[in-house]
Amino acid sequence: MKTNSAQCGGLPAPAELERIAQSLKLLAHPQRLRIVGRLERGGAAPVYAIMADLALPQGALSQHLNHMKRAGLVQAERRGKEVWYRIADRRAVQVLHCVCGRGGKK
Amino acid sequence: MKTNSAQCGGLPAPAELERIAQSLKLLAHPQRLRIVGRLERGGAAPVYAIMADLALPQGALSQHLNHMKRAGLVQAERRGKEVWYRIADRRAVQVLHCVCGRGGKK
DNA sequence: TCAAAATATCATGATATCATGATATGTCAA
DNA sequence: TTGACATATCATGATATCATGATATTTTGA
Repeated sequence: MKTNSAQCGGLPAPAELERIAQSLKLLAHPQRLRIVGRLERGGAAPVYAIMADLALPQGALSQHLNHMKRAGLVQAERRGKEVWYRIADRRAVQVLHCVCGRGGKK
Repeated sequence: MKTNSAQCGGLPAPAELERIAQSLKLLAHPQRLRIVGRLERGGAAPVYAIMADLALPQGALSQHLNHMKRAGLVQAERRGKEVWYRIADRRAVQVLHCVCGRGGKK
């Protein structure tokens, strides 16, 4: 039995809650939401494709992806000169959906 | 027909996306997540009750609530000396659930 | 080995967020 | 009208995030 249920009222323990908030913070950014949308809809993609689709500056995009990778939201795989990114944590997509309309039960 | 579908790939228009990201940013904070959890589980409550349950300093709690109110996540109603808060946007709860475990379809 | 393509990292200044303690406001009862 | 209770607001310094432009790294083909 988790003894922290009383203190946290059914929510995860403080340390975990901190991690969750951190991931959520990464999603709380317009461009990063668009990146998640792009990766969901088009599947995995190399950076230059995302860059073209979303019209983001290369350095900025790379940093966004890096942050999301560190948090485990996306996953990277090198293929030759390219690096392909994909969604690694479904919760990213779920949050996007329930916050952008479809996905809410009302 | 929304002509921004092409540019935004099914996501809301930039201005709206900005607002959504802003709301998400408010949820991306451990104490505010706990506040949402408290209001969900216990229903509406006066500030002093939330303060006691979550052991948050009065000023800080008041500011958290104020920010969330401005964003439309919660709603306030004065009853005598007290001000009762309640969830105003179900998406807050949905995000909490899908990010904290229960609520995701896997 | 060199050049170019694709991506990553760094440095920096601007802005936003945070926690804290102090003070102000509003409401009710005496 | 005064006092106390409940809540809100303010001021401030510390820290985090952001966008930008410059530079570095990795990989492949010539």
